[in-house]
Amino acid sequence: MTGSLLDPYTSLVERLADLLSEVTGADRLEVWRLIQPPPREEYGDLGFPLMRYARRAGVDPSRAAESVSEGLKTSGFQWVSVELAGGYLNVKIDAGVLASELAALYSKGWRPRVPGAVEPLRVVVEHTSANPIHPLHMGHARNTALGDTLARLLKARGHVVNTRFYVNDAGLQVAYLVLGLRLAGIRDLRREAEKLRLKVDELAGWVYAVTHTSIEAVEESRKVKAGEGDKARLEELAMVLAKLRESDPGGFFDKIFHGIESIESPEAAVQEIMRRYESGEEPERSEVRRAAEAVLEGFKSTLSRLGVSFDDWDWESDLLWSGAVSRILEEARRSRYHTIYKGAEAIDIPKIIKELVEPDPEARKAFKLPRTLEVPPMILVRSDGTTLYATRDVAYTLYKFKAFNADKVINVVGADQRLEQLQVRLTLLGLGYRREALNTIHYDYEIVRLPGRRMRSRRGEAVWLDDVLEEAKARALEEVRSRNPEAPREWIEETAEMVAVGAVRFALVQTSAPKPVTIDIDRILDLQENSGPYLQYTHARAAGILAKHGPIDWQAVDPEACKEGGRRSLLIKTSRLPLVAAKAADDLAPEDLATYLLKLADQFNSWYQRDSVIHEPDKGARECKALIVYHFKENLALGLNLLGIPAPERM
RNA sequence: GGGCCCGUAGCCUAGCCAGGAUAGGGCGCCGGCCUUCGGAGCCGGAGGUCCCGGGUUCAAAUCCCGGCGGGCCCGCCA
Repeated sequence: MTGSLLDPYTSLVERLADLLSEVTGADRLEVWRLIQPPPREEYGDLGFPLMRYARRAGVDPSRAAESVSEGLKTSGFQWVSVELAGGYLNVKIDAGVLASELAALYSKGWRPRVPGAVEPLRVVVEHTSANPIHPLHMGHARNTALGDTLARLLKARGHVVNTRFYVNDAGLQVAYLVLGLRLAGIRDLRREAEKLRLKVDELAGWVYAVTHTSIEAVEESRKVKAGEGDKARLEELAMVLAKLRESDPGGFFDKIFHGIESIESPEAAVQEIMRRYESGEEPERSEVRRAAEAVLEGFKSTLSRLGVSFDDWDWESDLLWSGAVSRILEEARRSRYHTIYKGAEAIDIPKIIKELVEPDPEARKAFKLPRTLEVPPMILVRSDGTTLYATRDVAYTLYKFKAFNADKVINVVGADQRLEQLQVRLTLLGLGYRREALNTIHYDYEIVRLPGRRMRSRRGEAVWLDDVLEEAKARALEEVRSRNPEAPREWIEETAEMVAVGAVRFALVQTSAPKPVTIDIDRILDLQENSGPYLQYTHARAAGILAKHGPIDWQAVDPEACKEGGRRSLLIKTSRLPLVAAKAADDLAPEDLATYLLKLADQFNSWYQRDSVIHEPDKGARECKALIVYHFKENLALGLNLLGIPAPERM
């Protein structure tokens, strides 16, 4: 079963963690995380701050080092040496042995893999969850790229992962779309889009923007006539409408706009659609569903380009119709934290904090509450009795735990929804769902901005993901074609698509999640260093070298030749990938993997330039170099796959 | 007003959680490398008050306190 074997480097680190944990009595995971390459290569290949831990455990550091050294020897790691220096336990690897062992593995068709977590969990990752009213924009794309990469990392780490998309069909937004479709006379969104040769979500987005903006404009203009409106705002809206009218795909604009003008209270009409939908009345029930489903079709086609799919699609309305939301409401009413706030039914969050979080160290840690933050009560229902988003989210979070029998639920949601997410988790705690509350993670990331302004998709002001992908593909196409003039059309097309996906996905995960990101299309589409295509190119280059070299004679790899500085360094650096990925999974930090891959590719590129593989006259050395290239390519491919980036053999 | 996040060369970014040696990359700029495995590359150069001020420490980009700047949140919106 070579498929489940770890590479020797990763096994070494795992064994080292066992031994260090035994010797110091420290937590194995904590120890494992701290085993890292020292700042300088001459110190060794791996280091651990043993002094700190030995002292804490009351053990003599040099004795501890000795016992670790013996432990390694007896478990088959005779090829490493251990020394204590500057408070650190440093480990030096015999690169020759590492190379031989890798050659033996690869000769049997083995492939690198991420070491499994000690405790595999069942994890739900909910991400993207865009309103089904317009195409996915670059804001959603960051969510998608982060969420999908997290799911891939967690899976690779041995967790059982379930990805879910939450369809927000019980909000006013879809009602706007439905009203617009009615006025435009569009019965079947999908067929209409087909007829107009538009993507279905694109057509929906236009209708939605026109409807929403028209309503705003009509309401504002009525106010102005009554002498209390904002004229500047009205003018701005008129300009937006003029632009939308220009992009009218099929003579719908006037129908929608005048239709809205003729309605006494358009906002009330929208609310009425929603009210009827929530209570499951026809025709709204099928109208809303059909519209939302059509838009989701559009999402799916965009997402599949990015290699993203979902295990489950959850409809907010199903939570209402199944009674899950009313059950939560009942529980809330029976709870001792039920209260009245501003005249509405609410959950007394401050009381939950005081009674359930502050005395509970585990909860305090999980919630990381600021010292003086006063989280307001969470209102459960409107005075008209309908539920609010947050209430439904409480029901949904519980549903996710139940539906997948999950140990952990990760919600990839923008940082702007921090307070709401906190309220939801605290409400769960208050209702007695402590395990769920403590194991719900709000994976927050800073939202994407356009240069100088926020995206306002309700006005049609957003950068659509489809457009960015198309533009990326167009640029890649030009590049690929000029490099491969003789290649078949189809191949060029496929390759350009891979490059486009690589460019977009990499750009969206390389910056750490809490940093705000401003969309700069030119930067995303930059195919040079520090980019997805750079990694892909490096992969293709390694593949090219191997193709030219031909099959590797694994037995002929000369271990001594692998000890030469540049080769040794690359061999060992490459071997880190599985551990870097494992750590990125544990830390929920895809950007760490992205950063590592860039550095690794840099090192490969500068090495291969100096140390020719194919022109190496010595057979043993040549096969050693081929092994290094192969090792590099396999690991890079694994890393790219975890980021959802295709790894082309040629480009 | 309160809270959270961010602040590292002209621009973008790593390092910060677990303090330690010349703060790594990239874009752009300047100069080299196509008879040598793929130039989406390689080699070299210029460019830095790590936002500011205190504090802790033998040692601070990193930890603590106080500011400043930007963003977000504090809805019977989602």
